[in-house]
Amino acid sequence: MTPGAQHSEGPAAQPLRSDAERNRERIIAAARTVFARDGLNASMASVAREAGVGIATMFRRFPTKEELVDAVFSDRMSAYVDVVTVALEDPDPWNGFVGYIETACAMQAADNGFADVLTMTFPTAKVLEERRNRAYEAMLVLIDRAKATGRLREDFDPSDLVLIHMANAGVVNATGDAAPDAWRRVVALIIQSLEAPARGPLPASPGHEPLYKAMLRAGQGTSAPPSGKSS
Amino acid sequence: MTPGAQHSEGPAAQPLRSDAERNRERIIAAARTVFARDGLNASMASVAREAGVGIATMFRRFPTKEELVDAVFSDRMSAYVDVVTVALEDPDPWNGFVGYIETACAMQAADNGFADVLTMTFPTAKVLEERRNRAYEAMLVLIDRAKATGRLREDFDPSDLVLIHMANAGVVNATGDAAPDAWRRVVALIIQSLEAPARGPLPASPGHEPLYKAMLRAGQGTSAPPSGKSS
DNA sequence: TAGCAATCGGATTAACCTATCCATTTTGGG
DNA sequence: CCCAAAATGGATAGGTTAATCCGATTGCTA
Repeated sequence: MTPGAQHSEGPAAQPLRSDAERNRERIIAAARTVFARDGLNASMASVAREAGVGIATMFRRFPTKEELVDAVFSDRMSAYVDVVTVALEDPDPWNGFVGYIETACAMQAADNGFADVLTMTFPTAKVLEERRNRAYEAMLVLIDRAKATGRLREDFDPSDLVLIHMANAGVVNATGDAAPDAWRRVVALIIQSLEAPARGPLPASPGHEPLYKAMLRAGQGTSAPPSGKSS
Repeated sequence: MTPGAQHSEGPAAQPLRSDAERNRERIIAAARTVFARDGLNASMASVAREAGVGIATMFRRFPTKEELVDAVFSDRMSAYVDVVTVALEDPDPWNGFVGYIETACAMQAADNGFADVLTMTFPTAKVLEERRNRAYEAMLVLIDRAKATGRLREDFDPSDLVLIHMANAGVVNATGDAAPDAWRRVVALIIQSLEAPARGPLPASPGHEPLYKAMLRAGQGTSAPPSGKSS
């Protein structure tokens, strides 16, 4: 980071004072660690503690959890985009497709926070969502190419990737350290059934909008504790 | 329920007074509703509120959340045992096996609490765990029969069923009301790859003990809020 | 180097959770 | 029908969380 760098905000919203910038970096680094270990449910306070800054500093720099999530995971999402890009360069589209799923799921297994990010959406996290969309566009191509070779079943739907990430998150969250590689077996099972020819029909895909709603709902809960649960 | 029935406690631990017994039933009914909607993370207080009883009544009758979980889900687990039993009676073992998975996953989708129960274990919930074990024994037979016909892949492991439930729980939790049938598609994918001949090898199964540890860990968290997370 | 604005961080508020205490009410046997 | 034992439920303790306030400190500029 060059001094005075503007960490991608719009029109130079005033450079931070040196100590503020230093703390900002510390917070992001701490959040990276804490989110990776505890998932997005980790408290803001625990991040502040890990960073060695006061709670107020935490909230002054990142008024909402979503802003922190954006700052922490936008570059991880960048890596995610790279994974798709690399997959697109594979001369064998099916290989690329399979490799992408395995790598992406491995990223989930390695970072509980990122596992959550892939199954939630945060409308106000601009950078993060912009990169997610970029990845999505690339994935559409990846899927088409894999279908064109005839190795990927025809009824595969882009939103199935989200479902796969949700399933994987379920395994990763439930097993944790106790069985750190269990997810590989489930993902392998799923991949094998993605290969053409299909062994049978599938129930209809839920479609984009319902899944988006689901991801939105999940994301909402990240910042706001129980609200209308009992009413 | 016959009057004076001893709800399966060991040596008749003294019959409850009529009002106490009435409240006990109310609490269980309320918990059934609340857990189904909110999962096992629902608070004891919210159950008490739903039941229309005081918090103290709640805790006097069920001193720990595990005891409440035991009371609420032992009959649902009974239904689960029945599902396996019915599956065993199917003349076509593969049909029975597939039907069992679909039905069991449907039970998860219909009850967020039960979805949690199938991926966690609660050592002190005696009745519940006893029935879980009974179901497990029956499942071993179900699996062997399905393998014997050659329709179920040879490398399928009993603990894979737990993994499937974890994956399904991930989908169910993430989608919720927004896409209530999304799980069907994922489960269908998994089932299709379980059919022999296998399309490829699978990573080694995590094995029973690690998975049990994972389920234990998950179950612990149900009653006790964050403890040593940040220290 | 002086001083003001920016920044800091602990105390605080307000909500929620599990769990316990105890004054009051209810039940049911004699 | 009476009263002791059983059961009740609100108040409360002690824990967590998100979020805000404000006196003390620090950086930077002139």
